[in-house]
Amino acid sequence: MTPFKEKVYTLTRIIPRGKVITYAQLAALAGVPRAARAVGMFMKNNPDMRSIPCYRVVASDGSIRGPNGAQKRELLLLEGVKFKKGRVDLAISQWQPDEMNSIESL
DNA sequence: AAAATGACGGTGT
DNA sequence: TACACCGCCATTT
Repeated sequence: MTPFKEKVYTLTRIIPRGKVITYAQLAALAGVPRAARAVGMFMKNNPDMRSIPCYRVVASDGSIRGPNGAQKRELLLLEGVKFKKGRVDLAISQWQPDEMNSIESL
């Protein structure tokens, strides 16, 4: 486990119910603004869906990626996340971490 | 050490 | 909205 990867997972764990975050946003919060793609890999190799809610991580346009996208969508719907034209309505559901939740407080 | 990978993202058509 | 391109990047091979 590298520090970067750990930060990403830690952040993923604190995403509130009913909210989502984008790969790029996650990368930035973890300290590497342009590593969205790498973050995608971390989610793919997610060791445990139960402890790390990777289904709350979506693409920048609100679309759901990954082979298990159907399941992710389902879980999000259960949490009350709003969808618009087949995508997550980021305007409403995107998580905006405040200072208390920022990486600095980890 | 070097090349390949992929659950990205922005841009242009 | 949908697709094709192409640059990016940490991690894996």
